[in-house]
Amino acid sequence: MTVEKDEAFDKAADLFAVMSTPIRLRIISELCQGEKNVGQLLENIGVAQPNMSQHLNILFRSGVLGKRRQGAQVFYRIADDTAARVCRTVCTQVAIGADMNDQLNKEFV
Amino acid sequence: MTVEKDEAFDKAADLFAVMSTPIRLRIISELCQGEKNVGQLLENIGVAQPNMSQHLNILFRSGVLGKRRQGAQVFYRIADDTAARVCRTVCTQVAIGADMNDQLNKEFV
DNA sequence: CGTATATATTCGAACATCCGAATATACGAA
DNA sequence: TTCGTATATTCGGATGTTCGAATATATACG
Repeated sequence: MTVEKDEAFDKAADLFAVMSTPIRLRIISELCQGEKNVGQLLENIGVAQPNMSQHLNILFRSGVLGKRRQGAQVFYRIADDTAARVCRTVCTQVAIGADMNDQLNKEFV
Repeated sequence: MTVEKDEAFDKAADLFAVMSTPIRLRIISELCQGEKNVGQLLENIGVAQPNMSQHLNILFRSGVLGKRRQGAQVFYRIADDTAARVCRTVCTQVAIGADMNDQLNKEFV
């Protein structure tokens, strides 16, 4: 019972780590609009190509993204809808002033 | 428009980073049952006391937790319900075999 | 006051992460 | 095969994170 829980925490922590950089969140956000190849992602996200490749690989290995080769190009897509949903939820929640109440709520020591 | 989005990605990435270690997810999980002091958290989570204190401080500074001093003890509680919800969602999703389809979905190159 | 308990802080080492630069591989076209 | 484009990999340094150990602070009690 605690074992499965611990495993869940481990896996969840790994997923959160994957989503802990703005660039990877941008990539996920872009791909929520549909499949894109690396060049298209590079147009919209300000990051060097090898760097992009590394981030894509991290997202792919973690299962968040899938990929498909078509000629010389590689198209990436969302493979884990849960991750994408969580990403979208948190980003919008954070974009809204979800912190206003926290100012009061945080500490009343 | 892209500016606010970028800020949202930055903040969201920070939040994900805060939730990217199993210990901190365990702490959040414990506190979802209600307010607890450090000693109580130490009983249930296998981590050294100074280490616990550091993790609690990270969670506090990020706004996920609030705290309250009562005598010699300090009680922590969830201060950001969104974070707790996201934590719970992902942990349960991950605990269920949310990866079964991924095996097929991931790559068909 | 001094002592005990509860919690926090500091320091350093081990380890991981991110990036830029250089290079490598894969594919299509000629 | 050679060339050009698309993408991936490797390496190094800078930076950050986590932990254990030691120490510091805060509060309650005699």
